[in-house]
Amino acid sequence: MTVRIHDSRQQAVVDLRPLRDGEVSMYVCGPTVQSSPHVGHVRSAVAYDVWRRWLEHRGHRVTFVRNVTDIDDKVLVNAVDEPWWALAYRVEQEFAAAYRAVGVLAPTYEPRATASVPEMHALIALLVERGHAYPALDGSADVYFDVRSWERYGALTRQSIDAMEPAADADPRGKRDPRDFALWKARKDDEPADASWDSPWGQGRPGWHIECSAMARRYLGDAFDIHGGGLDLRFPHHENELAQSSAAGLGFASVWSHNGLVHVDGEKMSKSLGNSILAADLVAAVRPIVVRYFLVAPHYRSTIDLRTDAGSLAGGSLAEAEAAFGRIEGMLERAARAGALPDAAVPDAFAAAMDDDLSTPQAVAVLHDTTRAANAALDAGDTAAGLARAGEALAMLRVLGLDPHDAMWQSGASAEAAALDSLVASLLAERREARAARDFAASDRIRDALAAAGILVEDGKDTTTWSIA
RNA sequence: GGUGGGGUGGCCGAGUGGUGAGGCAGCGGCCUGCAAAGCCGUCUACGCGGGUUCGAAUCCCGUCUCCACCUCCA
Repeated sequence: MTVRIHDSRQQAVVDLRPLRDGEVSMYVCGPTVQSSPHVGHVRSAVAYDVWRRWLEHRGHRVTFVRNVTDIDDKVLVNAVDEPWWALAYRVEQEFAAAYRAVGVLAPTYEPRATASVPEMHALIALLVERGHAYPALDGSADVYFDVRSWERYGALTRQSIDAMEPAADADPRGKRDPRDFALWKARKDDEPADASWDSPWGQGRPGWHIECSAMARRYLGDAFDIHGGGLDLRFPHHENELAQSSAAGLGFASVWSHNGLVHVDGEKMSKSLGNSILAADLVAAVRPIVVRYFLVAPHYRSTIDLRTDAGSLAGGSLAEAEAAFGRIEGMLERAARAGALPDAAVPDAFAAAMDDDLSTPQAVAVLHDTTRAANAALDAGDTAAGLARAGEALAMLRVLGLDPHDAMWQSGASAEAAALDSLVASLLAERREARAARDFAASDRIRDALAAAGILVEDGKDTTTWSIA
């Protein structure tokens, strides 16, 4: 079956028709490394990570590029106590850690903007040559894209130039039209010398949009399959990318995909509201795999509202996610105690949902149905059926990047864990003897003591399990 | 003003014409020494007003309302 994907340009879900059979090329806009990653960044990365995993599951070889914008106005502004490149690298590592924490696979290529300046120059020169870009009229080294010269400008977001709100506070400088955007920005006197590069138009640095066009071309070719990014990048960033690449004569992206944003308690996250949830705080509040489950369960194009419990991340949405995902994990553990989980294919209903524009809500519903079926079979003593269902659940979890036993979730077995394991085991042995002797007072005393230490004891039919609550 | 996306049960979150996905929470039951977990059952829906249809959350008209983006130096 064909994978279907929503294309923002056509405003429709379309069949994905890769340019080369068996291969899919994806370019996803990565972060501007100016400040720490927040939940919105992580959400976007997870969304395209799931896309990538599903496409690979469907047999495509995926070339996945996610850039790092390491030179930008905000990078320069935020670098107060350190060189701009030190800030950029430090933040880039924070992003890498955040992505890794929630199981986002490393991209095939992860280019930094500063490493592709010559490619940007080539693209800008091509645009100037074709009459779609011009050096600033004020004699600075700025180079602008001429939006009036490109009749299809606004195609991605269906806006006409004349209907666009005039940018009242925009400094027109040497622009022909206030809506023209910078491809190359002249170095300003107060900017560090090492933040500028020579160019045919003078010293300066890249405009925001040109980097992505240049890097996508460099790593994926003049035309590629999917361009992804956050919904907030649709305009102006992606509109401008589309305009400049098309005007340069490149095929560029076949499909434009945008993931929804994350709100907190019903409000947009923003620095002025002071409600930004940093990735680091998120994975400190709940287990990273639960964060991923929370981000994967809703559809990737819908807004996710992260509800806190009076500001506490451990309550609200994430607590619900913990409960829901914990049930699946509990089933897997229970099944594993009953026998080895067979390798299984994902159920057809799951595959159909994923094929349909990555409908993870329905796919996750299949996962829950399967979990219930596995538990029911195990309750009924039908171990074979229970293990079969558990195997299917595991197959689904693997595709979603949610296999609890995957090495990426292991924080590393510690000496403390081993010591705890041994202590609890000996207490449970004592309790087992007390129960056998029907000394329930002693038995409950042990269970209560463990509970006071945050350890939940659960008696199964033949076995007793424990977990840290 | 322009462009786009929403308003579904206590909460979250799917669903574009036909016996009300899924999750969280609640209630009842089974199981259990008691629990917990699990299973079974169960209560709350489709912003509002019209219309089309045998039948609408789903289509049409109107209306209210929320949100995002509208050029980087915000």
